[in-house]
Amino acid sequence: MAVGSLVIHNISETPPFPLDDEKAGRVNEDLRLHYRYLDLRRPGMFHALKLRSKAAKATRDYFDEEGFLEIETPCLFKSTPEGAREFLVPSRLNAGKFYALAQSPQQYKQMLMVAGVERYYQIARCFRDEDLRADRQPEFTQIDIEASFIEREDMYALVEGMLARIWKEVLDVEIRTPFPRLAYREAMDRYGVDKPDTRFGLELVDLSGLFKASAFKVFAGTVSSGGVVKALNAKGLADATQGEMRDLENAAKSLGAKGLAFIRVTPEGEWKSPILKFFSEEERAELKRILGIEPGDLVFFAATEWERACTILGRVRLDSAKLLEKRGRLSIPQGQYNFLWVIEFPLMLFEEEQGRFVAAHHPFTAPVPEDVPLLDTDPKAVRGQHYDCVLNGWEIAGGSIRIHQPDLQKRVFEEILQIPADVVEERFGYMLRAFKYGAPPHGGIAFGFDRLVSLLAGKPMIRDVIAFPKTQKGQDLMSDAPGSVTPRQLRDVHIELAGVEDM
RNA sequence: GGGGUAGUAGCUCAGUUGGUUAGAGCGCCUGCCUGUCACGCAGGAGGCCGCGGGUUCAAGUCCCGUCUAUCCCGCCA
Repeated sequence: MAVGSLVIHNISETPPFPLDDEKAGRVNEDLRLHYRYLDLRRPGMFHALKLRSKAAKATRDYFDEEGFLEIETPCLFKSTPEGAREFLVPSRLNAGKFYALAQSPQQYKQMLMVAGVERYYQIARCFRDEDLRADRQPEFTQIDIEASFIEREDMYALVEGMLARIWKEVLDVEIRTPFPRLAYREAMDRYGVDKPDTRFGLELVDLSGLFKASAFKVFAGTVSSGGVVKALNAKGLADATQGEMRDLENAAKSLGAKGLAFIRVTPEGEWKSPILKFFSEEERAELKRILGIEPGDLVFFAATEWERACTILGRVRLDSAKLLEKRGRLSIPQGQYNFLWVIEFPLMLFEEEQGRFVAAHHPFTAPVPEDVPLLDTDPKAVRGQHYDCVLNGWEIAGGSIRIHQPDLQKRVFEEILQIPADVVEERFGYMLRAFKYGAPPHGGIAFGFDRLVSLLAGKPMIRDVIAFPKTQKGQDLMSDAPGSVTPRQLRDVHIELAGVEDM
């Protein structure tokens, strides 16, 4: 090779941190976010952007071939009474009025169904003004899907096809369809969460029957007052350190446990436990049989209301798995993708604080037809036509068949959810009207695209698959957003700041 | 709103029971060498120890407050 001429287009200053993947991966993230344009030069970050682009293209190709239309819906929407806290946008042209940034295109896409679109999808930006987490951003992206004349089975097949297509094109991995299905009740019973990671066992076991009449009052009393006794055998974790046990107990307590009872089985097979003295010989034998207890095991108990007991042990199960992985006694292979559907969710949950029912998914979810009569008599027992798609312990999508009958929707708003009629009219009047014009039965689902890509990329944080993510306080460190505005701008939008310093 | 972790050189970190001029690796600068490629050699610059108080003869180190980032709980129909 011979150089004919050399042009220096620009001279670079020394970058503030190394740009090779190995070193930069350990650099403070706030520094990387300040210089995001440099961070994105790293091969690993560029790879993630490319992967994201490929996933989006595979999605579009798939839905295009399936006859779906990609339709954009407004980001500037109106505030809705239930659901996530919204970002408010003051209206200059309408003094004192506000838009809300759409939490999702939910209501628009249902209107598209009424409009006869029949097959809609969109890779949509959504906004929620809630506190952030490693897997949450204030603005995030959904693959949003809705179709008319569709039932749950159609939706499962459609979505499985989409995921198979994405996995094939992005990773060249064949995933097995159809996905297994798990009822919400069973997911909670066996795994203690509604988004189980089924790549490993350590399943929860119900011992309520065994301890119903036990001499151990704590367990027997819980069962007789309607609670449950559940246990989890963390196989091979008997050598958990004091610190690890304390962490597990604290995790359990944070979920409402009073403590975390356990039995530690020494390598010699001796059972050690503060509660062992309360168990009869028969109970010990049954425990050993049911839980398959062997030397080296560590068994945890939770005795309280069903849901809480499940949740507590569900958390202990995940934490135990991590500890076992650390010891090399449990291995979760990279590249294993356990997709599954969680179905048969309750339609309503009773919200103690508000003293009323709230929608488990959202108020547009249709009840299972045969459960409709229960709406009046026993709302808690009504199952919704709701489905979640779960991958390796992550809820990657959720959706439902919707209510399309105006009278039923009105009933759910006013009678079940106890939203005042005038509020219903103000917020949802247009929907109820729309449904009166021959709304087709319809349903849909929405995927968290950022999470999906992070799982494809094998990255633990969605910030790593978003070009310009925000910090936990919702700031963009590169551009320094949000920032202050001039008094003139505030006047334009009819806003006065109260009690805010440093303007 | 609550709890945990972290903050020392451009970056990653060390810094003992509080004790003299705060160190290392990488990077940077200068020179030398060079078919090099995690080059090598010699030399050098670079520090409000996050910020503000306090204790003390003496604080990077102890105490209080605060800021920032992050993880979690609440929250996320």
